[in-house]
Amino acid sequence: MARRSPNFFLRKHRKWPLISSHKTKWRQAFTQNQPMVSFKQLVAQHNPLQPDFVPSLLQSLSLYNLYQSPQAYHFLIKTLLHNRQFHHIPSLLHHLQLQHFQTPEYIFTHLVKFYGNANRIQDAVDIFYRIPQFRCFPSAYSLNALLALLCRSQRGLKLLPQVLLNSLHMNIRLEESTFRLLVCTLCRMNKVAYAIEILQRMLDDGLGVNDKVFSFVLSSVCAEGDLDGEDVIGFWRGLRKLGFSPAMGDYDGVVRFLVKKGRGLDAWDVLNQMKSDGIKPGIISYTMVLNGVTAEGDYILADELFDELLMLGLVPNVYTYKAYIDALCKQNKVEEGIKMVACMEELGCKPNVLIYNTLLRAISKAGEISRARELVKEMKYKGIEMNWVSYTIIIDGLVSNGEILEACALVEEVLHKCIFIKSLTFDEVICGLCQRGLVCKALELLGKMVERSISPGARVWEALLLSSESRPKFHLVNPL
DNA sequence: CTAGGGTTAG
Repeated sequence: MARRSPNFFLRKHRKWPLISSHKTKWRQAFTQNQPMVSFKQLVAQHNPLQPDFVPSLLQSLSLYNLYQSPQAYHFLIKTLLHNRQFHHIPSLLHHLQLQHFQTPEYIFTHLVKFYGNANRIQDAVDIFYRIPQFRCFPSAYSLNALLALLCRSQRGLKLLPQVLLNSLHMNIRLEESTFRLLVCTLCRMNKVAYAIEILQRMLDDGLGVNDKVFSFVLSSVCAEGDLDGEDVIGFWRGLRKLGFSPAMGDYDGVVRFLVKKGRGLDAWDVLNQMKSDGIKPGIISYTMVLNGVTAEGDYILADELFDELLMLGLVPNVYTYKAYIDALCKQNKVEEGIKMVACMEELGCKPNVLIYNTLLRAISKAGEISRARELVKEMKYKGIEMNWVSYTIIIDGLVSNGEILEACALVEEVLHKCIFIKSLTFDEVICGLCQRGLVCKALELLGKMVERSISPGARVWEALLLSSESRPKFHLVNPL
């Protein structure tokens, strides 16, 4: 949806009017910098370990007549911070406090951030409260710096309410950036309801909450793995009531979350909202919902959705076909699924191994071994490599249909190709061989298995012992 | 007008 005005981007990229020539600015900076440069050189000669360190720094300030220069103080503070001379800071600040110029706020934001990184939370809070004593009006800049560090630790979070309350007394106007910080912290702490409350406050205070903030909050909520589906649906409804106009990515984010949580029908609901909001869902939206409703067993709906996406002129991709074929197979419509493969090829979409595995699974379940063989041939013909899932499905199918030698041949193929399959599949084949009295073959396979450090399960030993009892010439030693 | 976004099973 084109919610942005056409000049949105123009504004962003428009060049600033060249009112002040930066030549003048540069010259000013240069003339100011002359004493600063000498001052900095002098400071570098001071030893921070001397007891008169700070007095001598102050002396150099007066030497270069830099008492009135915030930059000089900022430099001194930075020097102390970088040398981790925290104990010298209070006396320097005391001196700064006695000056008459307005102290720029960035000195305090810097201090707050540095204290935060040194894990001196209380120092950071203290200096923040003292800002007005330096003839400086704190704004959202220093507040955000402090809040950001408070939000980082459990200890900091405890101080947060008090800081917020005091910042109101300090006449700091809370801005969108501040709220965003708080809302995101709350989301991280799974306090979704509080996050909505804050968003509500923002709107009540006449702050425009832009959709980007909503969107950001929503995506952090959806990224929260252990949140309940119910919570997210509630949150989503809450946001919409607050006037959020989601973009396609927002709908898709919620859909993805709901599908992951096994709530395909709720995801379908969101898809419908999307349509009624005038946003055309993309192929990915449909594919996710298709997977979701299939997982919930609503195959009729799955059929409808597939028709619908075609009617909308969306082009299904291999993921979409996979989802649809899955739905067909779950309804035991394997032949229709196979027809779909021809269909997709006609439309220029190549089937992959996942598509064939879906079909093979359904066919094996139905016990149609010869049909499975045909599909394997088809795969080979089309150059689609079988992976471990394909082999597992086929081997299982062969074993349960009594085609034990063919299964054994496939296991050998797997070993030859160095494809990893689960040891359970080996076990099954070895047991099958034993049951048929093919103990030699079973032992041979067991040997290959052990050779590759794949450990057989207990049932393998049982089956081998059982058959060796009837043929005592085998002397079995458990190599483990 | 459309692409975009970015997914898959034992």
